[in-house]
Amino acid sequence: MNIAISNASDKPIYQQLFEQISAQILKGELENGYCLPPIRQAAQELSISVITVKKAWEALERYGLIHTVTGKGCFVAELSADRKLEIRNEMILKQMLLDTSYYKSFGLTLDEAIEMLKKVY
Amino acid sequence: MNIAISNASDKPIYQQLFEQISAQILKGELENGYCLPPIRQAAQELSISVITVKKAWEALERYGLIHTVTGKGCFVAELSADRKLEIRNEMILKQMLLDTSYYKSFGLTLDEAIEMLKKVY
DNA sequence: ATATTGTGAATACACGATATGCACAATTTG
DNA sequence: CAAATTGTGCATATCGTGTATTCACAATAT
Repeated sequence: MNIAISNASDKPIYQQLFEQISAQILKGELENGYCLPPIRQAAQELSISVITVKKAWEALERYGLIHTVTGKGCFVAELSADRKLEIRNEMILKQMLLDTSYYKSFGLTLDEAIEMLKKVY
Repeated sequence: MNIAISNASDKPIYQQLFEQISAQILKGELENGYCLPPIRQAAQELSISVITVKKAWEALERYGLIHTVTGKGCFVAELSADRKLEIRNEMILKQMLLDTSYYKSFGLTLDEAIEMLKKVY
């Protein structure tokens, strides 16, 4: 597990965990079928609670990124590259919808948004 | 005051207030020197607490959008159109920096981001 | 059988957001 | 000057979320 948890972040720990793991899965850094570490072990390694790990794993499962088997462990789902791309874009689009509503509230136009995007990217 | 507060929103009330008022000021919908309603009255109209209004007003003051005088009230600052545009862009860029870090964590390229932006805008 | 792993419930604590009430300071108004 | 208005500050309380700890249970592997 290559995870960086920050207590300084404004995002809750389980959210950070979810985002980082899901990105790793969708980028193919974690292979299909890969067995995630047991929640107790992950919790200990990251110095966080089991519940927090569980919450992140649940979110991963809701998106179909992993499947869990009691007594065995949690495994990265068998997903095609195309399907992974779909899920990635769904996630990003969903977030972008929220982000742009903020921009729009200031009367920012699409062209202005693109200009700014180029500047910060 | 034309404000819509939603308890369903994930954003805290004072944040919603701040965003809406600042957008109105920066878009020129509230003229320079305009006197905002007394915090007690605003609180009553919106059915929220005085503290919550205060918190939003404080944020507005930190950005130089209003100035407060004890005993008199809170007034929209005297800002040129150029300065307003500057502040608006500062605010949006600041947020966009956070937003794009999320996109980048999925390996999204600038071109892909622009394409998606066009789709959702 | 025993160990491992996930699940679930109970309890507790911290923090932020929010609400209420009261007292104080500065300004305006009569 | 006195009263009303307005912003400020503090104390207290409530509520929800995030987090941690612990224990018991279920399913699987050895």
